[in-house]
Amino acid sequence: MAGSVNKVILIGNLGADPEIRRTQDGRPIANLNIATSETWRDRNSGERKEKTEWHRVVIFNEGLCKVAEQYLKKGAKVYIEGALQTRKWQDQNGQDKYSTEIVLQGFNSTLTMLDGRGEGGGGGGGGSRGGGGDFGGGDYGGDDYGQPSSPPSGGRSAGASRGAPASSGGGAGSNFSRDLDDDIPF
Amino acid sequence: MAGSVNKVILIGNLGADPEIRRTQDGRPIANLNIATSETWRDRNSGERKEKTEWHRVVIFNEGLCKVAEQYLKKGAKVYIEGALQTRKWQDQNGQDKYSTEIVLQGFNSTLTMLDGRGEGGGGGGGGSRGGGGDFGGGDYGGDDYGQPSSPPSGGRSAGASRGAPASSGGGAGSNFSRDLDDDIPF
Amino acid sequence: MAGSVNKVILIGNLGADPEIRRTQDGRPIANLNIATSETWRDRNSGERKEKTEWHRVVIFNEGLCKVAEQYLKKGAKVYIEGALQTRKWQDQNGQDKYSTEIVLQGFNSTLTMLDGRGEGGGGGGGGSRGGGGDFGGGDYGGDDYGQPSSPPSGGRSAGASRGAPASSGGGAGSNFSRDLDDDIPF
Amino acid sequence: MAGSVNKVILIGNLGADPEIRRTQDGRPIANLNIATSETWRDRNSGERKEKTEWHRVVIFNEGLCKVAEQYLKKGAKVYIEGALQTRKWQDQNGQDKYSTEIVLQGFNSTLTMLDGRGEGGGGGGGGSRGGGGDFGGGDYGGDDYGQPSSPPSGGRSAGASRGAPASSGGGAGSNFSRDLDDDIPF
DNA sequence: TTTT
DNA sequence: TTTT
Repeated sequence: MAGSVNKVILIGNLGADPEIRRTQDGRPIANLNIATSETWRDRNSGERKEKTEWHRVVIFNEGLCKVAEQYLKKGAKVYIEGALQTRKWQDQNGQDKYSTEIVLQGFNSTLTMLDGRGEGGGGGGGGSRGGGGDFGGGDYGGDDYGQPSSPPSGGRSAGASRGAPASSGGGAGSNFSRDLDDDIPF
Repeated sequence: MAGSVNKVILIGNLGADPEIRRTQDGRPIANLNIATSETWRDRNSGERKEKTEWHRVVIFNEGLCKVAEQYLKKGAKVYIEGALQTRKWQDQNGQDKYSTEIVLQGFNSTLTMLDGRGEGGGGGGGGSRGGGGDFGGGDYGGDDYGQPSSPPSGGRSAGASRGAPASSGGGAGSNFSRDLDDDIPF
Repeated sequence: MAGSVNKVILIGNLGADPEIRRTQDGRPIANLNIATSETWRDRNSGERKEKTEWHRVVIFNEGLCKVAEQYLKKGAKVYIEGALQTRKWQDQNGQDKYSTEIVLQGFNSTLTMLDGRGEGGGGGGGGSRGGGGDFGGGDYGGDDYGQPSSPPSGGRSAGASRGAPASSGGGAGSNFSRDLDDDIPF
Repeated sequence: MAGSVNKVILIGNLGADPEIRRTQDGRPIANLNIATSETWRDRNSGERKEKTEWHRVVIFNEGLCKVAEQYLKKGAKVYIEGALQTRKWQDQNGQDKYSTEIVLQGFNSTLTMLDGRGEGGGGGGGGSRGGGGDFGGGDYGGDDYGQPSSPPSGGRSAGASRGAPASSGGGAGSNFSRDLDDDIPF
């Protein structure tokens, strides 16, 4: 309804390399399995406990799919911003099943790498100290509000207001014209 | 793993009155069904489209359960902050099923009413113009920051200190000592 | 740097009507003053306390500026998602001043109206029960992914589930290959 | 007011070691300067641009202060969740000044380290690659609800899934008894 | 002042 | 300055 918000924010690690599929007309879809966990000390026993939660993430955004394909690997730590979606499907026995996924698509979707591993491909050594992937996107198409043309008003210093948060969603027009083929379970 | 975040933020409307159950030892659990929806104009047909997503919310936090029980009704608009959790269960045929829910429990859980309907019980008329429920919680234990006035100091008494960003989660010790009975599926 | 996030989420009320200005080349900029407040009970005195925080919001996104201009009024309750930005300026005495604002611009910016007042101008009557502004965007261009999920059970109450992540950011046509029709309000 | 939300989420790096002060009655207050930055390619020139934003973070939560003191160093990458607060003060010339800060205090405040440097104290070498600090807080006291979900498939990669919503705010009563001395500007 |  |  008017005025609704559906937002998921995760920071976690990939349990496996991303899986990339393509629709019949060539658009990529990436799937990630992301683990988050919490630890706490049991109030009674005093034991340290841990609980891991697994999240299935589906990326329809073309730019973010590329990021996933090129930079993310099993174990990578990522920041994800997407929306919840539950879809219904039938298993081989015709049983109804429901899967809830975090969908990255269109606006307010973000994927940011939080460790340096993906950057060099291999080691993440040396320079990647405390690093993090920078997938500036390019899919932003940001645009200058402010510069070259016209600073909005008085104060705001030059360069004070352009840009985009890393792999912010959106972008490649195609994301939005999904029209997914029937055979794609999503 | 260390450094993980699992957060869901929803603004939506209840599809039905809250369901309240109790554990064997008397702690309440509330279930909400919340609808979020998005509308957009189809790029090809130009038609206005809408898609509604339903979210199952489970509240273990005792204070928030009370809020749900007392103030929330079918149709109420709420702001929810919780965490994703998928649990496995068996249906009557012994088939494995999975349900993904938004859990409000402990810290970083919030439930805030965004319309005034709950306030007067019935109509939401009159004074509730643009209103919103204020469920100060009781569980916050917030307190003066700023003024040197009144130091709450000592320890935070169970449920005795209420506060702020509405029904913020956590607080009343009991929330955290879950030790849920075995027979509670969640 | 790579892997950074700068996000502000507010739900609050406008302290005054939006101020709309224009850059020299005609792009709009809207300023909002939004109040959030928290209430709590003092632990010692038992008094009810309240603290209000005022937030200056600057909207560069053209579509969201229109929303602000057309629908928002003093007192309106909104959901805002933007980024923090501190800018430096000089007052008339040449003194350096700093202002921190929540900037809505580009991706991951959202503005959603949470009450119905703006809709009809006056009463918020009729269908807007518990409503909220629907600035569905049109700039989303989202579109069918999978099939619509259906009400988990009881079914969706009237009015309980229409709307959208509303005026999700973006905007400046080009970013998203919006191709917005002129007659599309957002 | 009823139904308001004031939330800031940052992922960024510390520009300097944390500064820890104490109130007269011994409670700690930590200050962090956190940089977030965004990069983008200029639409006209095609140049790569970057803009860094600095955020002042104030931690009143006692547990999180300890985390800051013990684990955070200049350069550390952190996840922060807090609330905006603007305070007024006078400079030495009696000029009114305003500072907007992100306050971590009470509920819905979180501080999580996202790189491994703090863990070993020094180098962040060896196993902490891609790690993240685990400041489980102890103040969570959450606990077993249901059974742990298990890896959806391939299984969880080593190191990929340990951790916690970490130092979630709240908890230790003392956090809330601020009682700030007069001479503390905040 | 960080980080890339 | 809002809202309750």
